Amino acid sequence: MVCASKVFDEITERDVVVYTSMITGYALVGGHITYKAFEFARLMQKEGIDPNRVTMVSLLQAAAELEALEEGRSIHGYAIRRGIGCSDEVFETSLMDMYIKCKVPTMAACIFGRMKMKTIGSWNAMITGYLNMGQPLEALGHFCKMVHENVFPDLISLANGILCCADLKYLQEGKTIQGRIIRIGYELDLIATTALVDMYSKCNDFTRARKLFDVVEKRDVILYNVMMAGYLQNGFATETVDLFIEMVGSGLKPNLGSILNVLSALSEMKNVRGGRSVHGYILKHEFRMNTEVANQIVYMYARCSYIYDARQVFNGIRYKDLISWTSMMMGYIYHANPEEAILLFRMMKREKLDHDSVTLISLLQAFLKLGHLSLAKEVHCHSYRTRLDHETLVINSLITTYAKLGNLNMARNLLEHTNRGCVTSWNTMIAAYGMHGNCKEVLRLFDRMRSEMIKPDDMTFTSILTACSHSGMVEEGLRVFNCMREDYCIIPCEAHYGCIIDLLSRAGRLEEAYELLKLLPARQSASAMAAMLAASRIHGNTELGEVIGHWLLDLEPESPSVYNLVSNLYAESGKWDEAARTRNMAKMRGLKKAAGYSQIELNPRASTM
DNA sequence: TTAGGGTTAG
Repeated sequence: MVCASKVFDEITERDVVVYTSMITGYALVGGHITYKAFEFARLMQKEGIDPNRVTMVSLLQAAAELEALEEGRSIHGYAIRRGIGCSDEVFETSLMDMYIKCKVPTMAACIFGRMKMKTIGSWNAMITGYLNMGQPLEALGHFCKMVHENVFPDLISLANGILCCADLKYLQEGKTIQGRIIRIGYELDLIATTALVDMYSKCNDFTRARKLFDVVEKRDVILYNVMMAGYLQNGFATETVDLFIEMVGSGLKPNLGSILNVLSALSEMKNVRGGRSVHGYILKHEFRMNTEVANQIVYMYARCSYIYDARQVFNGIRYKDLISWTSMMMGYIYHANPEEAILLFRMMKREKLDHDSVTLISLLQAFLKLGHLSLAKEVHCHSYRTRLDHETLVINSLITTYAKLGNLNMARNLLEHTNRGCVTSWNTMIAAYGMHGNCKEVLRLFDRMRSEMIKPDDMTFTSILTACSHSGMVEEGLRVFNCMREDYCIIPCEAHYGCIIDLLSRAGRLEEAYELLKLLPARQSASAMAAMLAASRIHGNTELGEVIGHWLLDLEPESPSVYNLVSNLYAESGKWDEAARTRNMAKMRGLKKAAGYSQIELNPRASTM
């Protein structure tokens, strides 16, 4: 645009085409600089040159880019007064797009409704408009209406349809649209492929997403970002980072999305070294450190237990948003400083920032850690006032908080009267009864679930099996374990096997537990091994205990509790030298078991809300 | 010289 400006300055007699070229240029550039398009329009007006429809379309595009509603409205008004753009589908589509980007969908819908010739472009503008406003159902509705009216779709509209399905997690419908692309014979371009990769990863068909990604020869940053997000959603943090490294290695410059993805993955992995490198990369490459990026860095440091660094970055954020405050609060809660989290909440309120359900849940966790039942009740009342009391996450968090603070009746009331249709709330209540050792109530609740036709998921079974093993209800536990596969087609995972191994070994059925243990992959059975080791000691089976102890020491050489368990086993059987040797090994490695503590509510501070 | 398509946190 610099060269274009120079040429423009050299022209002495400027006409509408010259001005329009400059305006179009700035409208296409995007970003903040787009405002220059309006400067040229004013200059043009001063010289007494009238804009034509091309000028108007470009100005509308600039207004859309800058989300400048007032400018957009005045262009609309001018067009009506001068009779420009009537029955012109390109102009009307630009007008619709401007209203959509300025978040006035009603005006856009009104213009769209009155359009005599609805072109494929105008349909697409409406569909993407709703998608960008976070209304995928409305967007899909328009897509279906378009198909119903026999408008022949182009690749853009089909890709839009796929994006609707991605946001709604409608796998079957997405596949149907993909089938239509194949039937028509469109060749997938980069953007349509990206939409498909996004749809498949959001619908948990990760293998298919990766296959599509692999066949693309010339990938761009967005395709990489979508694939990285797919890895993240499917729990593959290491692979996300590998893909980021591959992308940078291939010469592509990461953008905001890539940075957010890789930081999120490093937080999952608690990899502070990697996190610091990315932080350094951002500073070194003068990447714009906006609130979004800073929030993710705060979260990364907090997850990696580097709370001081997290606070430093947090303090440096100029425009802190809700996520900045919540991330920092969560950091303090993870790291045993709930008081500071509550203090931050108060500071946030002083800044007149409104909280949402996630902030409220964090606050509940802080009160839970401090054992403040009365303040937790206050949060509950507040959730009524702010209408957050119907959100599943809030309800489940309240159920857990009440249960952990000893008020099981309140917890049960919440389940019965607010969220009876939601499996996660049942799971929370089942886990709560399990926590209190009330296995009979756990099993009764499971029966109720069946009679109310609530389909249990894998978490339901983990909680039930844990409760059974802690209460010694072996037969019941085995019965539930067997019905998982038979009645609900849920294949038991490591967690379930771990529970059953724990259940059997606590009951002294060590041989059966050992047989099951051998079925598990070593890496994922550490907790089951620890349970068996403890049980071997209690039931006096030192021989088996020693075998498992050695496996466990190989598997988790940095865990102080493993050394404790093994040394206690030796001590119990009179092998004092071995016991001392094991303790020494832990000492040499500088491992020390953290002391446990309990807390009771004494004098909660004054109201926080 | 003119319109419509892909990723994004707690």
